[in-house]
Amino acid sequence: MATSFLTINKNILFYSAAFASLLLLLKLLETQLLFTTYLFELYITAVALIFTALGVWLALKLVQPKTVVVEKAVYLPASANFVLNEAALAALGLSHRELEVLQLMAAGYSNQQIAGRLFVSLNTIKTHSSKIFEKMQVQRRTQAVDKARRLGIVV
Amino acid sequence: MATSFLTINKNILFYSAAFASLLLLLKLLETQLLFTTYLFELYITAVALIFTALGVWLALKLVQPKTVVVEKAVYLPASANFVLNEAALAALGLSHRELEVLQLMAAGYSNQQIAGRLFVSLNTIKTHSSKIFEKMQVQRRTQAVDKARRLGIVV
DNA sequence: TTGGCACTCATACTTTAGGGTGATTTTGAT
DNA sequence: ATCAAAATCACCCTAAAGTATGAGTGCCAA
Repeated sequence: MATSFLTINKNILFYSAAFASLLLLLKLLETQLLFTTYLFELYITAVALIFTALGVWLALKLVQPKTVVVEKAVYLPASANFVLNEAALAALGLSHRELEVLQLMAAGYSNQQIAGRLFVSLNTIKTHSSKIFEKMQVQRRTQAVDKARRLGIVV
Repeated sequence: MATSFLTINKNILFYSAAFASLLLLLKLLETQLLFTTYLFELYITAVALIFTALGVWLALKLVQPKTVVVEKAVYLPASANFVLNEAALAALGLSHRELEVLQLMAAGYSNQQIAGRLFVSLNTIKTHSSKIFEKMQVQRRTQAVDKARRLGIVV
């Protein structure tokens, strides 16, 4: 709050200063006959430059900053009983369906069997598994299962 | 390559058109005595608007939206408090080499990678895995890994 | 010394998994 | 109402996994 207000004020001050400098420049130029013939062109150029800068400033200021997800360390409870690690699951961005497929993978089912269990086609399971591997940054289902177990998102 | 060049060309064309329109507007205004007194102000306003737009366009176009999302979950190391179930292992009748292969399978390695690690050929690993599946009475490596985990003969 | 077992490797073949692309439908949130 | 993500499915192709069979070597115990 306070910082943004200060920032805006600083910008206003900057722009005022720039404008004053421009006016001063114009006055100076008016006194010089040599430059009088090019006064109009100079003026336009200055205006163009200044408002280009204004546009840049506007765009950079108004475009909302991108959200940066902070790194987080998630540790499993050292106990034997399983609790789903919601944080890790959320971090991976797996959808509900993808989690289902992953769990069946971990149980040792083939894609064909998973398709049968979930009443969808083999191709659908292939699509799901591809997205799972992509999101988990692995190449094979065994890697995915191993990682999922260590993350605590699968039994 | 080709697309960016085309895009730039399109932008150049757009700006040329805008500029031509502006000149035309000026000519029109010059013919109107009524507007002549405000011609300079109008001109400046137009230039300001156009170059503000240019600034916005520049900023949005040139500033690449690099959103670096650092998402990292720390998971359990492979062996936390694991105790090998000797009895289950003996009951399965797995040989030492077969257990090695099974453990690497559980870690998510491909047959080719396992072969490289154990300095043997891919075919040898295939033979081993076939015998493993036979002894464990499973069909797939994922099933073998799952069963091995539940039996406590693998991390 | 010999038969069984573990380990190795090969060839040939079938099945499953995975990558890439594109499309449609459902659903959820604004 | 509309836009984005999720979920569904298809086709094509390559890679990996798995099956079957046979075979050579070395080791150990009967």
